[in-house]
Amino acid sequence: MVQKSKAPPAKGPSAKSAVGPRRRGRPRAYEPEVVLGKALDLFRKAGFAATSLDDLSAATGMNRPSLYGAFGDKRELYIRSYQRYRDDARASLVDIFRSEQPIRERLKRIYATALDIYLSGDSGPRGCFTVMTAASEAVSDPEIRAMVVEGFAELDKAFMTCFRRAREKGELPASTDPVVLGHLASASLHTIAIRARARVPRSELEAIVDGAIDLMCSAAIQAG
Amino acid sequence: MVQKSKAPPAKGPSAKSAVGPRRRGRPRAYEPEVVLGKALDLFRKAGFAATSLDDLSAATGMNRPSLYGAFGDKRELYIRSYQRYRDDARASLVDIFRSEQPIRERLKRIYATALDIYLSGDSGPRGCFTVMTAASEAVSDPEIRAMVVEGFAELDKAFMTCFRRAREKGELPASTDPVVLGHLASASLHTIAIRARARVPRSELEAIVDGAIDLMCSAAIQAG
DNA sequence: AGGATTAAGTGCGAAATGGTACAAAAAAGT
DNA sequence: ACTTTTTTGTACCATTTCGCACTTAATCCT
Repeated sequence: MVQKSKAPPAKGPSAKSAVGPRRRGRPRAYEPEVVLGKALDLFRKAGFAATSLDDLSAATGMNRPSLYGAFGDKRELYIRSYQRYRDDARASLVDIFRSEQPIRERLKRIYATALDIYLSGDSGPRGCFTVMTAASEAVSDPEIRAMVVEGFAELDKAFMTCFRRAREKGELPASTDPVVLGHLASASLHTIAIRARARVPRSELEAIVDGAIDLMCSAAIQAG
Repeated sequence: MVQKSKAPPAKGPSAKSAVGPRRRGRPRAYEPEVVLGKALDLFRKAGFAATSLDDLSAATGMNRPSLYGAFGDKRELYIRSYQRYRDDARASLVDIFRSEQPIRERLKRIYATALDIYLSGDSGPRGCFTVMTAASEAVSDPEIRAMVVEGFAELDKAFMTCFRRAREKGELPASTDPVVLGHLASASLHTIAIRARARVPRSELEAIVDGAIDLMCSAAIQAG
């Protein structure tokens, strides 16, 4: 008894996704990508356990059986949402990581983008999916754990590569350790993700980030 | 219908807490501190929403009404558990923070103690209460949020004081910024808490910590 | 037009959940 | 012994939750 009488099934999805050879049966009344986005919103807001299928059903407009048929059970939908989150995050960061800007500039942009992600949300900042909910589930769910660990490794490596290249280009002294700096850069991301969730104002998070960038980029400038 | 027929009410609690003038009614069959410890265990394992009153009742041996009468509703019990966690953590760290050892040594001990806390647990590492569950609740619960934010501030300040004193004692160069280092030290704590939850092995976490300590303590040693 | 195919929508049900009313039990005071 | 006080233990309730069976609707194919 969640939705009483929805609007008529929304006959024409404005844009068919990749206009395939026209599926055979009744057409979908929703766009899976949009639905996944809504689900992601909810899971980020309240985590796995506190998000009910009714919540998801209400937010997506799909009723539970449809949801179930399209994405499998709650856990599968959660995992799909997490994959979506990681894809989105990767997409918005990869260009910055690969850019040829000075290391300082790159870091600034990366953290600014991260803050955008963490602080967005209608009803309060949503933080980082990995940090806020996935890591909790990771301890008891091997599949989620694998994704989380892989995410850490990917981020560590991306930062590490940044620092290594910066060192090779002479932006950082030869004595700097890219691996250590990479971990520290990840740690800074984690700390602002957590603090963001507790509604620490953006200005304060930016101050933390600025300090960390200063330290990481000029830490061992003695040899510079 | 959670417990069928418990052992007889455990007539003699071995140690009365502070042996008051003997309360008037039926004596308690449990020790509040012990119960709170069990509750804390459960909340750390699964978070707020995924921990049911039945779980708590089963683990503590108290039935739901007693639990309710003694600690209030689920949220209150959660908050009490969190307070307990913070008290415990503070108790095991305060001496190290205040010790007169060299900064390196103090940091090593602090992180080792933190890892003990994060990695303990029968069924997998429990991580940090603040990071794993409290921060999630913080966004929607002002009281929890206040505790979380206060916890951050306390930790930042403790680290900051450490670094400031080390600088004054000449262990660190005058150019070091205790506030920035404090945030970074907190960030390192946060990152290992999260990673611990994903079952990253202790050796790996220790490597991250060692790198961070090296950087923090010798970062700007150019002036040393 | 009629069957095949795919998805949406309704409604049910078993279990779990948070919370409480009420009685039984165990102690102290009189 | 009897009352008072405090806690325990049983039973219950309303609601929520996940999941599924089954019907209805919309499209394609022949």
